[in-house]
Amino acid sequence: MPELPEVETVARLLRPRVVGRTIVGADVRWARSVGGRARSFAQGAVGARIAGLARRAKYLRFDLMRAGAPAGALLGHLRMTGRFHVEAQEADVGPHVRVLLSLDDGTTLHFDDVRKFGRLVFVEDAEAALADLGPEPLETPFDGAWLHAALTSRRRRLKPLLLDQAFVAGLGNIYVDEALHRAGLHPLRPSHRVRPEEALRLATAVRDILARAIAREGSSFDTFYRTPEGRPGGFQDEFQVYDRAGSPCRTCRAPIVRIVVGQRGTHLCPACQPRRPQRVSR
DNA sequence: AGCTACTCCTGGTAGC
DNA sequence: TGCTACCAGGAGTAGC
Repeated sequence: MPELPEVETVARLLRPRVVGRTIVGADVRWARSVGGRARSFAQGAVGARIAGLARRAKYLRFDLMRAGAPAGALLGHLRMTGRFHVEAQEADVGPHVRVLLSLDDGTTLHFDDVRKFGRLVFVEDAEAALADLGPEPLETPFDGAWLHAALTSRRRRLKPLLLDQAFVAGLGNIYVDEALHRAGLHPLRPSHRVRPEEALRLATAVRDILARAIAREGSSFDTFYRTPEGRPGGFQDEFQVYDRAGSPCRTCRAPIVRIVVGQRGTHLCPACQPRRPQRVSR
């Protein structure tokens, strides 16, 4: 599941290969991957120059220009199994490639997506398309004080709230489980009962884990996900709870437990993450 | 407001 | 070995 660190890794590796290039052709092999209308996608993309590539939440935003003027954007979302990679024109096209964009230097940008959940769509106004996203967890105003105020203004369980992209942008199943464990918070804790020091622990955990994962080029959770260079990320070696059900907690040795929260597999240490806050002594 | 269920998809794998 | 059934899940949507 590509989350913020994986998408950031993709953006960094892809940027030098596509920025400044002009799209000279589009080959849509699965219409739903571009939003369902292959022709309008091609009209938006072909002839435009890629002026920049940014990450926002789990989206890749390819900003387009025509004749020196802004001309919309391509928004990419990898969802479960999406991958972007740039290949030589004559390179073989894999069986799961959904969209091909030919670039003016003779290379081709491949959007590959086994499960077809990912998207690469053309939008006239990227700002509007991304307007409902919450703040980036590695940028202001996200910190302990902001998080405490935001958590206590809602009445939701911590895990679904942290997965809500309108609340905080970029977290997914893996990093939420890891951050809650690091902060010692149970995924079912009601958000409005989180205390300031717990919110600070959680904000710090989120930022530290994301920064560490970016440094390791993300996580490779299964055989699907690779960076655009084909490398696996390295952060999965540092998972404390994700996909470790039955294994001992690396902190306290208690067995990691898997529960289901909002139809999502959720991993936690029952000893390190009690459902009710520990009484504070002194 | 917040919850659950459902949809989209297919490779991997558990169970027989 | 070969088959089937089920599982993983991000985001959007519907219904309560």
